[in-house]
Amino acid sequence: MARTRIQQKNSETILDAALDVFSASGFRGATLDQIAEVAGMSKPNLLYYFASKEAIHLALLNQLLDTWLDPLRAMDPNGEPLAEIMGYIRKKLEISRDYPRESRLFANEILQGAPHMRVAIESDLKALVDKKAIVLQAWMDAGKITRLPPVHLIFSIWALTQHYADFDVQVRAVLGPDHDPFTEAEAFLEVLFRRLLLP
Amino acid sequence: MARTRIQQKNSETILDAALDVFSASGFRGATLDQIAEVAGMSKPNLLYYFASKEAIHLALLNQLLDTWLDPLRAMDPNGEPLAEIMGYIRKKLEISRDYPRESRLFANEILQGAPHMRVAIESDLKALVDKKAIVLQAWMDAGKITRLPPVHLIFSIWALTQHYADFDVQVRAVLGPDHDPFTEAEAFLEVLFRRLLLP
DNA sequence: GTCTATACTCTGATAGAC
DNA sequence: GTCTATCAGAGTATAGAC
Repeated sequence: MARTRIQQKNSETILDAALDVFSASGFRGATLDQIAEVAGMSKPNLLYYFASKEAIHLALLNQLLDTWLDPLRAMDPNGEPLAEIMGYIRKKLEISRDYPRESRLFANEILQGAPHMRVAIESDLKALVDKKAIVLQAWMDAGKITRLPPVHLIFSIWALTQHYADFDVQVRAVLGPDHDPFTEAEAFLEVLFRRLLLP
Repeated sequence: MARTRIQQKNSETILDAALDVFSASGFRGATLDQIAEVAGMSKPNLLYYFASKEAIHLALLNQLLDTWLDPLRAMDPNGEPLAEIMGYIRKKLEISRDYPRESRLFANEILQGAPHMRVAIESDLKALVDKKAIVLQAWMDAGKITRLPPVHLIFSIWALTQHYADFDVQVRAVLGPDHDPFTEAEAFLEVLFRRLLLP
């Protein structure tokens, strides 16, 4: 799929429009009409590039997982423990800020029981977390950071960073108009995790 | 609506079934057929009790907000600061454990931009958070707990507790079969917030 | 109050001209 | 490759018998 320049470009236009609509309305809530309108194409033309609505959705989910795992992969076992973890948190929060649509697409998928990503989560994601949990455990054993259940520590990073993307509407409503959620979140999470992790 | 015993009971049966389906599939993903099947009623009979699919959804959302705000309301300005906050966290986690469907219904609504609850969030929820933020600020000024942005502290409690309900599938997949997420979460969050808040 | 039958709309997907 | 027209199925809601 997607050979020529034009095809490449059109595929990307469709996927970007689909990301808009799927992330805002979920799979069932999204319609091909909406996606076509956002993409500036006709509905049959969408289906010339992708076999079905589900095929568009799957294409988005597939390219999503790697984006999702990359920052955790980058956490270096040989780096300075606190700096590595704080770097991971900062990168994860940047993703929430710069790619909120991807975050919501992922949240929608998990909320509904991960019908399409279950396998990937049980294999790739679990394997990566297990591997990094061992790194965290080693840092704890060496007295570099506070002793905590490593996997739950990772969960807490996910929960706190993704919250600012997935619950953006609520965050902004509660903070009021004169606040920048992500700037404040960065400072807050810096303090929170530094205080939590420093022995 | 819902006068007699039978009517009362049927309304509740419908709402409980609808909560099952809406929380698992979102508003558009849910169908009256599914709700009717779970409720053990015919589709037209559903519509005898509620004017429309949206009316069922709205009824659920309306009774949801109070359940959602109650634990935060219960945080007592005159109580012992750390005990009050830890009590709030424990109660919020219990709700995630005992009412995961409600948590996911709420998450779905916010994810989609809170089309039905926006007003309530901007008024009731914001007012309550503002009020409790003042209480937290006073505790900080008195040196009882660590000085932190109070509203973000509340966000962090929401994020960490709701994560275990909303991302339950992912949590269980990563932890593996021999773990009880909520028991572990309770211990983890106890340590996390005690460490964070104790001066 | 509850059911069967059905009207009507929306939406995913296809046919076929250009 | 892209469009107009259209089909087929799903799904909300209503009519009307009982």
